[in-house]
Amino acid sequence: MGDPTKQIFALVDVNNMYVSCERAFNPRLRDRPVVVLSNNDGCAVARSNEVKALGVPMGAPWFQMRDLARQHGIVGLSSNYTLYADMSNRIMAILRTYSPNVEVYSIDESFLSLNGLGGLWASPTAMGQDIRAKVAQWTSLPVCVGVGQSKTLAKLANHVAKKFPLFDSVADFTTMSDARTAWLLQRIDVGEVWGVGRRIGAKLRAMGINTVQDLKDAPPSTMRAHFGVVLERTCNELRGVSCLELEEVAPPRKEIVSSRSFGTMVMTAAELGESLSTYAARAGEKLRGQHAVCGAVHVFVQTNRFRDQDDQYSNGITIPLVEPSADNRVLAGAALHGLAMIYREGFKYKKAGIMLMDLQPDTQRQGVLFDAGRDRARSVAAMAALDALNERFGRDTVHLGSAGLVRRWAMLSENRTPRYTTNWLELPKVRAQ
DNA sequence: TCTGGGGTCCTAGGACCC
DNA sequence: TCTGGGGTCCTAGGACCC
Repeated sequence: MGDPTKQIFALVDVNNMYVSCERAFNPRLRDRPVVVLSNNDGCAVARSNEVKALGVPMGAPWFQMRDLARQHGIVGLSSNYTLYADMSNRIMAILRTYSPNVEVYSIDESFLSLNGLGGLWASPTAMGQDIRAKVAQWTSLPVCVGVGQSKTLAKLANHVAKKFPLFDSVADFTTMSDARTAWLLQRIDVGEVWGVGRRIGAKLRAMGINTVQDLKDAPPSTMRAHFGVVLERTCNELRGVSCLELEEVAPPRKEIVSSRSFGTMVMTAAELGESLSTYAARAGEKLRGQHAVCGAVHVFVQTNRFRDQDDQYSNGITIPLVEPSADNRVLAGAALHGLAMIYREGFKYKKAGIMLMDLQPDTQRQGVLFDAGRDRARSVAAMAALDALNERFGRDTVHLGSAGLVRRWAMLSENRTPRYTTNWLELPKVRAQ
């Protein structure tokens, strides 16, 4: 599978993930055009190929495609994220049997490192086809596989696998001739490249860079001058220079958001406050899940920006916490405090949310609080407990108590004097496990 | 009537310090 | 006449991703 000194990445991605999950459990949806809708059945968050072919863009509001839906029998489904997460976990488990190095990039995408796996398969394509067959057999979900010398190229290969039927859902740049690669890259719009969005795409086209091949041929230094280090890196990745590493362990979140659009307009601070308390609880759960506390809570409210006939208002405020916390009551309290400061009467609110910011690892005051003991055995045991904690955390654990207790304790435990404090705030902090 | 939710990184500019 | 310069931290905004 190629030179072992070179990097090889695969990107495995579920086709129309949410639609495919629904179809897996309801076969009658298989020959029908299907969209999965966002919260409140607002807009399309997933489209089947038939729906895409009808020109329905991602995020299209459901109410705007009502006519189209009637004409073509489009089925609109409310989303079921619990189901999708479960299916995602099943697929990721399968992928881990193919490579020890997997990065779960999103609910429907994973990068695999194929470094050193060359001996196991006739070719990356053979492996890709095997993945497809196994995932289909075990989950009945369709996936595409792209293989390349960088993550950006693997993403692009995945696009090729999807769009060019000739490839039968698996495309591999690492074994492709330069001529054939160039032929393909000249036929793919530059906007398909990972990291090239609407704005940068437009700017690139204005510079005469229209295809992926054009971007690959552009000098990285020029790209850096015009767009910054990110596009320079993208350009290098397209050239087969791997700049982005596999991130196997998901780094902890740096902020946690919880927000929703309301199904109907909300007018009162009381109603907004109720929603915000719910969001605070949900965000707090995630926060504690990563053993973190947050130092500030951001609250925001918005009216419906699509309603020109309504007065518009949008505001947000960040409330610092006196002490970092992950306590739902503290988070909700800060959110409500912020709400009181930004709430304006008379507006029809459409959306509200909170963002937990300044996330820090949860640290707990690590001390030992107990009676120093009336007998020798208990004092020796207590000292041993302190030693064990010091060993475990690699730092001083401090006894919380009075000078008198410590003296007595020292006497009973062979004159060893523990470090002690009478103020728990002076106890050293250790990171939650 | 009805228009998603949750993230990251980079950059520029201001404040502040020495 | 002539008015520094470098480093760091913070924030807001822009761009991207799924």
